[in-house]
Amino acid sequence: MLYSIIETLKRNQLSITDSRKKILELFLKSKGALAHADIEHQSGTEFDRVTIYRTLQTFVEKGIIHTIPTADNSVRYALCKDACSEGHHHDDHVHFMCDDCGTTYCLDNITIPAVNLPNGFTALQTDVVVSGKCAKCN
Amino acid sequence: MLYSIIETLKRNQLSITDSRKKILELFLKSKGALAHADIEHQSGTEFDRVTIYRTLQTFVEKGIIHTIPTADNSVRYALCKDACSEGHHHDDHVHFMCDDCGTTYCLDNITIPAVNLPNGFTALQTDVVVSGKCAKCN
DNA sequence: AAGACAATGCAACATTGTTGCAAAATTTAT
DNA sequence: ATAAATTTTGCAACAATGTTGCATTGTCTT
Repeated sequence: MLYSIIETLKRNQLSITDSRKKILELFLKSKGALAHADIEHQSGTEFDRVTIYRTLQTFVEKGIIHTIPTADNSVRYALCKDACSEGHHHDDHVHFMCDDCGTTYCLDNITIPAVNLPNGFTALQTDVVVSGKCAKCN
Repeated sequence: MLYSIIETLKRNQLSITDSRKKILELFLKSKGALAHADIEHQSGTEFDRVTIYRTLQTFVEKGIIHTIPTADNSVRYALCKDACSEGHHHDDHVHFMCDDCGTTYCLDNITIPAVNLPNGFTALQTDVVVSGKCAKCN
């Protein structure tokens, strides 16, 4: 896994630093999405809060992770699929947030149904956030 | 309009106060959704920040307004249709956010397409946020 | 190994949101 | 209409979240 972490960073022309390795590792280990606070807690006092903010920002810019719009307007991040690249995210999949355990899933296999817009409106991106109970909590 | 404002407050068993009248008026005048900051600016120094927070909270609880999940995770509010009642929101419509002018629209007439979930997942609510260009900016 | 460059940590600050409590306003009862 | 009961407001204080500048440290290039 360490190999793929370093590979990912190199592929995105990012220098290999402790914080980037650690944060990327957290994403690879986590099944669901992570909030800034999750990362701050899971990495202990190892890194400065500001470093985490900047690392997340960098990862989003590079297309390594993407933000997830949530019903409660908390900011969460999840790993992008390979299709994402710098400045252009392809996160056209459904996000599911469990009301019980709070886990956020990226349902990669479910494509977003087309939405008919009124005349004059053009869509660039469509986000679908479903909330309810996940398989574990049901 | 003043009449309907007071009517709305009374119908929801809320006492008639200056801040509630003013904030409800702002929503009725506005075509799109409003963020806390919008309300703070548009009402000048008339009300305390805390009062605005509490008023918005009360309006959400009463089903007068609902929150909108946005791609940039900023909190916005919009008037509910009549179908909304205390503790139970029926905001099952598509939200559109214009990348140019920033206006957020509730597309009341467009219903949310059903989403197929994996086995074991049950949906309680589905939010759809489309971003792109609105009719004015196109 | 040294210089160029980029990332980090720290401090300071801005924004956003929450809570307790006394003062003021609204509603209810007289 | 007035007084009592109840709500709401404003203030202060605090907590959480996010941003910026800059010196120090670490990484990369040659």
